[in-house]
Amino acid sequence: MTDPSDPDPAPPPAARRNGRDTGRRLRGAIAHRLGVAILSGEYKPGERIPGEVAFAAELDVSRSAFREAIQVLTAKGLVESRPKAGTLVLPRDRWNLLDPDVLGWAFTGAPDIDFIRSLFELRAIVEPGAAALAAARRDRADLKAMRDALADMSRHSLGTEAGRAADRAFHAAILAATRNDALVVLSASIGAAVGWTTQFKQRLRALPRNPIPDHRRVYDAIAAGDGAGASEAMRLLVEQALADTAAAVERVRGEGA
Amino acid sequence: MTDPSDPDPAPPPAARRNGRDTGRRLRGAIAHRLGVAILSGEYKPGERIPGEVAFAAELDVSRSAFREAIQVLTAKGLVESRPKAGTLVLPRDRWNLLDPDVLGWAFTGAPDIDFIRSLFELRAIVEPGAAALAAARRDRADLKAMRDALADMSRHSLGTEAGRAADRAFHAAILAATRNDALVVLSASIGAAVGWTTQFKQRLRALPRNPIPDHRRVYDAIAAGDGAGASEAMRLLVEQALADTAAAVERVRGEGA
DNA sequence: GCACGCTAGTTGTCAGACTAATAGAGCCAA
DNA sequence: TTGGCTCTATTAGTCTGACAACTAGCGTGC
Repeated sequence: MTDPSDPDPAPPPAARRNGRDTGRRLRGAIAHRLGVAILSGEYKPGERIPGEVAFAAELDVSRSAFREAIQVLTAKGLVESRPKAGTLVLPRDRWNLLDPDVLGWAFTGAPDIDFIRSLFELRAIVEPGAAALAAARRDRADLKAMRDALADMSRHSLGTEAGRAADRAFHAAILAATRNDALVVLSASIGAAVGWTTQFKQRLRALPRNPIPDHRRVYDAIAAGDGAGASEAMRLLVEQALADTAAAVERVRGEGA
Repeated sequence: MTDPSDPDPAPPPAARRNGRDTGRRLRGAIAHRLGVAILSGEYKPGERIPGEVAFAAELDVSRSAFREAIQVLTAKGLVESRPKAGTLVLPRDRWNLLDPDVLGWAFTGAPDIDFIRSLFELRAIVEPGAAALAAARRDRADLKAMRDALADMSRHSLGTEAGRAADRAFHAAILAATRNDALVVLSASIGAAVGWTTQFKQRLRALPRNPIPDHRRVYDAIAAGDGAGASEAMRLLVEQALADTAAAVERVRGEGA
């Protein structure tokens, strides 16, 4: 059931050419590189990116590979190209910030604290609502999936990959119980992004809290069919996660600059 | 302030080649065509798409143009290609259903009633939360934008493009007042999709309700800084919109099959 | 029955030429 | 001066054909 293609933390594929290979295919590497550059503000909205021929030559790749990378960025709303005008970075509100890749790029560089806050606010809005829906629609199989995930969470700490996977599984089970595709997709994106921040917190050894009781309360309310209770319990859970992350970010600021 | 590039209802650009041009660039037309085919179930998850050379020849386009279209679909999570294996349609839960283009493709064919319900549920969760945030953070400029949009709405019916634009402007103003990028992007997507359904309702002359009072209540609560009230007023608004759309869809079913 | 290597088929990348769109300069007229 | 028009240089868009890289699936040998 584990999907080996997604969360690969770059095993040593031995960068194929001159060291410029961030993973996956060549065009993927280029897209990744440009995406990170844009997300980190190296290319600002309105600015022009060097012309195809020049840039492709500079990166030492063919024009077609470079163009395919640009298509990817275009598909995600980051840039737009027109003949004679070149390709320029679109204003931030045209970016598909909820695209999993874009989120990943956003968290590759130094994560913007305001953006993290935005994500948690969104999560604080969506997940309680989802929990309420789940309380109304869950069946026995859904509840079992949640229980299993919960059990895994108590076996492994959030410091381990297994623990984080269990956490994700718990939330995914709730989402699945809503019978709502849009919610599933959205929360999958947010969940992945939040996963980055969890890793982030973990890196700082700033996770003193035991997450089990909070999760347990959510489960109990859903199992009881108590929508309002599930919503409220989930609200508390997300709130505390935000507080923990904010604290971690604060510490980084203190250490860093 | 009007964006001429997005909502173009295909002015007669005189299909350039043999009639196979859904608009925009060549690769865009191909991507659109394939995207609609996938969203409508013509190609099902797990199925293989004909090989590049064969398909490109069949469409009478070069392989590069075809490949760039495939990159777009890949970027949106619809397909995945690997050497020797070909390119195959990914399972539905990997699709970026909230991508504006994907949403557009989904509504090009016969909209799936369950998916519409999902979107409205998501909207019913997100927009009240957004309204509450807006009530806490709005400044004078935000309130003015909402008032202006409201005034435009009462001048033009929702049957006119101007009226729909005003409606969108009202919701956009609320989103902007939340100071939350993720919310803005998400609701822009949903809003566009909901726009399709509004047009849909309109096509059926099924909009007897006067939307102004509902919107007015939302504005008043936000202006008063009443988060709970704004949330509740918005909840009612979305609920009624869903009811109207559901009725319209019902009527289609009755007439259609 | 299982592991390993081979091969053919498919995508990935490259190179160079030509086409099409258009931003912006420059010109002309009111 | 100002406004609009044309014209051109520049840039992305498309095409072609070749070769490289990857790998699914088959075959072979243990």
